[in-house]
Amino acid sequence: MNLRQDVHTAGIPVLCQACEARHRGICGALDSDQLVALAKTSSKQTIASGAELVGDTETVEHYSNVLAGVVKLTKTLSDGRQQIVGLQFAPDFLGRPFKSESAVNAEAATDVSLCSFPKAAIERMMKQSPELEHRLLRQTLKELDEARDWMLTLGRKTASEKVASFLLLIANHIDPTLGEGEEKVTFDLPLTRADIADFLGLTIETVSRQFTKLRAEGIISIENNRHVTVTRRERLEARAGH
Amino acid sequence: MNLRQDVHTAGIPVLCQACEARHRGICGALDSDQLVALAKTSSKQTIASGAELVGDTETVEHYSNVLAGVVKLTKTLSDGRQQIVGLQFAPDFLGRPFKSESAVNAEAATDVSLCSFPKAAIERMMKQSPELEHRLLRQTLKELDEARDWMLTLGRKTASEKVASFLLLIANHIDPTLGEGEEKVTFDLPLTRADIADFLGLTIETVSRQFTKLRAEGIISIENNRHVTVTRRERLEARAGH
DNA sequence: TTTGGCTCTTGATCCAGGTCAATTCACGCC
DNA sequence: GGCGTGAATTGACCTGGATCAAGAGCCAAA
Repeated sequence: MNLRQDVHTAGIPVLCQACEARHRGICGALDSDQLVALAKTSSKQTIASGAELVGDTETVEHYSNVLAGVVKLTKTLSDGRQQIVGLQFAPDFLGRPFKSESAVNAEAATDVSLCSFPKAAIERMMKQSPELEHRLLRQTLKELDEARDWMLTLGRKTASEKVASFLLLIANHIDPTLGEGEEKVTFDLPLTRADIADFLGLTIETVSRQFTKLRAEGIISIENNRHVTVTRRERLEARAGH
Repeated sequence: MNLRQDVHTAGIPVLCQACEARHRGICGALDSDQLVALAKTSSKQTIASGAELVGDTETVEHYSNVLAGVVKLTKTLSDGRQQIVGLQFAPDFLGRPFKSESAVNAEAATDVSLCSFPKAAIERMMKQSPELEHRLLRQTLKELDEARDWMLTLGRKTASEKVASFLLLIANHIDPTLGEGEEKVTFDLPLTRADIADFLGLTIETVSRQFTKLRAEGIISIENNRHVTVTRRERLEARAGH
């Protein structure tokens, strides 16, 4: 078990039987009896990059915890223009309570490992356990904060600021512990250029040009199109526009 | 009591003593004993258009229900670029649970009437009453859905589509009952051109030009800069980009 | 009634980022 | 190795919306 997992499992008293692994998210709110009951109807699954998890108007009949990988939530206009409206990292929750239809598409951006439960089971437990609803509220508030942060980026930042903000967002999500201190950060981009463009409200060409510019200025370097090293973190932060 | 109020008070069994008026929002989750207790420390207040309700990093020490008017939630970059990240209409809730600092500025867009409670009192009741937390979760999910809808608009729509989407959003909020049926809708804009620009990620000039274009095409008419009549609703909807 | 200070509109110009069109690169697969 | 395919880069050009600069409408105070 590596450091990353330690962070995510801190303070979780019981094992989720279904996932055969400790994790946070909603399971943390349940007692062992509930977890055993849940395990009977839930399952750990692995989804290949690119696979669609939840269709736009499709009926959602289960909730999931993201155990590993990145899931993108997208919205699409009738003519095909697309916008990513959320990225779910482990140990985020996937699913829209109190609504059978999802307003968004969910798609695996990388290979994803999920622990999913039937909707009905979770909703039954939600009635019994206020702690479960409390966790959902906290997760939803976190997502709302993130969405609002991103609205400022979408509406008011330049392409250059958008790309810098995106790189910092990914860096922070990949490992939130490597905070202010270190100058260099290295990580793999979980998204293609097309995905990044859809996230930032730009075109792939503009994203590519901004990467080129950052490379030329010695702020980042990229290997094999995915592996990014931020060499001048403070300059990237300055560019992101505080 | 007009139709509008009926919609908002449907199914509310008890009076909120503080507001001296029935309303939904969080009060609906409380029993009469709790409402009486709450009334001792809470108050109805009227805020003039333009007044700041909550500062960016200011400590929030009370929650509020919006009884009338519109509150805008904004985020600002260090150089002054601003984005409206949410609009709160009656009977929305105002305040960020589980965090003493707000990530956004809240400002009265119109004259606003509020019913506010001390943070501590609400949080005490939240521990006792799961129903209260349930209402907060529903409101937060609603705001998240709205934020994500708006991200698609900010990231991917043209100026023309943005303005059309905005007008429809206001029309629907001012009176959600006048749904699909009617061709004409009339309402007062609760926002100035500058506010609309900050909401749409545009400049005031672009917003103004789009209004002019809509007027020229006979889709809307505007009196006194605020009073809008949508004369060709279906054409506005087509322009909003589904 | 005039004056001052708003907000809104309109026009003229500019440029960031979109569009279109080639390459070039990464990574299988034979 | 050579080849095919989809992803990424790069270049040339264009345009939607920003910017800059006047006006016009509105209202409140003198």
